[in-house]
Amino acid sequence: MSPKIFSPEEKDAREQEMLDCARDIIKADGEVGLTIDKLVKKLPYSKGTVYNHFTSKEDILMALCHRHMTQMAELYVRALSFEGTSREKALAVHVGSLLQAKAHPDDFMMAITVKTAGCHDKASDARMQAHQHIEGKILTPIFNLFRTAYENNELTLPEGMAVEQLAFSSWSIDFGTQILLMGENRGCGLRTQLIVERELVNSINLLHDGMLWKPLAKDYDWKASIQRMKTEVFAKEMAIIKAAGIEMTV
Amino acid sequence: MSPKIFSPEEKDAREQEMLDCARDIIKADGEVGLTIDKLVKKLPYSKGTVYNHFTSKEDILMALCHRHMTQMAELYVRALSFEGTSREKALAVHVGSLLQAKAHPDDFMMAITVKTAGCHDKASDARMQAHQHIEGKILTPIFNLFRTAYENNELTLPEGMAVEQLAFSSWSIDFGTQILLMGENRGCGLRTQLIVERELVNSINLLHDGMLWKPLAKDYDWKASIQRMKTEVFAKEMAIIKAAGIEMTV
DNA sequence: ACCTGAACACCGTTCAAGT
DNA sequence: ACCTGAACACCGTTCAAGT
Repeated sequence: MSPKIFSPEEKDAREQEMLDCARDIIKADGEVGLTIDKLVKKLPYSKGTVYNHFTSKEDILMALCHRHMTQMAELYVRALSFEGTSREKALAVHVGSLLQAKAHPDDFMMAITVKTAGCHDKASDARMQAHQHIEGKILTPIFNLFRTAYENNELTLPEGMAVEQLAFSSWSIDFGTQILLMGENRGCGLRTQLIVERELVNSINLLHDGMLWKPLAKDYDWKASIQRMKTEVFAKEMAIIKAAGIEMTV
Repeated sequence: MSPKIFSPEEKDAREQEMLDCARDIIKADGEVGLTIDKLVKKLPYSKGTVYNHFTSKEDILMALCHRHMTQMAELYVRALSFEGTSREKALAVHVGSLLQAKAHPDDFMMAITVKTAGCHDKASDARMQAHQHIEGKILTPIFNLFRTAYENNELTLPEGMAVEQLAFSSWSIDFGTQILLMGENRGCGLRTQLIVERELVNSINLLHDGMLWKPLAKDYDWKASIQRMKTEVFAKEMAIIKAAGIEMTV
């Protein structure tokens, strides 16, 4: 028999097929439930073929995270297209970030895993390069928002700080709030009274007030803005959340 | 032979011995390097005896995390004893948090692992209860600081927010900053110009300014305060950091 | 050139056998 | 009553054998 030769398109299609399967397993059995044996059993390929596409299990997780980040980049562009002040656009980014995490909790957990564990070491170099590229794609439009707001005198830059650092502050409080309140915080004592949607918005409002980003939180109806965001730019995410029956308080 | 019976003190001493050993392995080989086989080989006990003290590997990690949290509680009390305004005390808490993480990076990583993975499910119930207890011990004095500052009109509470929520905002940005910038951020593109010490202080200053916590960042010399904290309340941590040759920029 | 799956090394957990 | 370690189940990775 003449050996079959695959085109790059065929290879990529198969890779996507494998990733789809991995995603399904994680959705069903959680991240720890993802096993190469299980993956291969569900796939019309052998272990060797899977390892021909990915250098390790972590490489698979990285590739899945890569997809997730691409989705986030698209979501943030949508958030920034929200009709409103620069501060409202910034708020929209965080509301979008939260809705995405609510709609796809597994993806959010995966983003943490990839940051935490020794995934960086075990993933292929090509995969890591792709990550840097997509991270830039995510951050650049956000940096631009902060820069424009600064140039228009809508926010104040503390001495010694750059706009990138302001944007990073927002990113930190967003990520920190979601990690601390997402997932299994069932009855963890003092945290029961905290609701992720409310705390995230509160924290972002405080932080942006600290930047003197006009209008200050007390000077505009940000609750109304959020409602408008949900229908005007995040209808897709809201539909998924509603369909999944996830509670929402904001 | 008459079977040996151990007193609770002996049992606890042995448990601490096991935890010390686990801590050493993690310090040497990282968190993934911790193996029951390795642990038992280094210990004068068998696998069965280890499993008599801990329900699972995750239970061991939880117990280690428990120790770490106890240390944090003690450190925060020290931070709050810093001579200064309420805002300076709050800043001291975060400076302490950072110095602790710098001095004991493994402990910090472990705190994340425990929050991320399915540790909650596999740890024993007793262990989980102990966690709630120690978490309360950590947070209560911090809540009190915020409450006192509020009662003294040193900070402004946005309408609809409680002091606990303000404290939680600070916790979130602290945790988020450290996760995003600690560990393997080697050359990750846009993050290279970000330094964890600087960003954490900048972010906390912005957030506390948003609370209108007097004195505002621009109205006092917080850099001098930080220097004073290092010598007056965090000498121990600074010594460890210096001894380990870890770079510090603040 | 590419795929296959048996084989390997390793790891967490258990439990029948000991004392 | 408590300890022991062989045995088990499982999992990521490799690679000689195939086509």
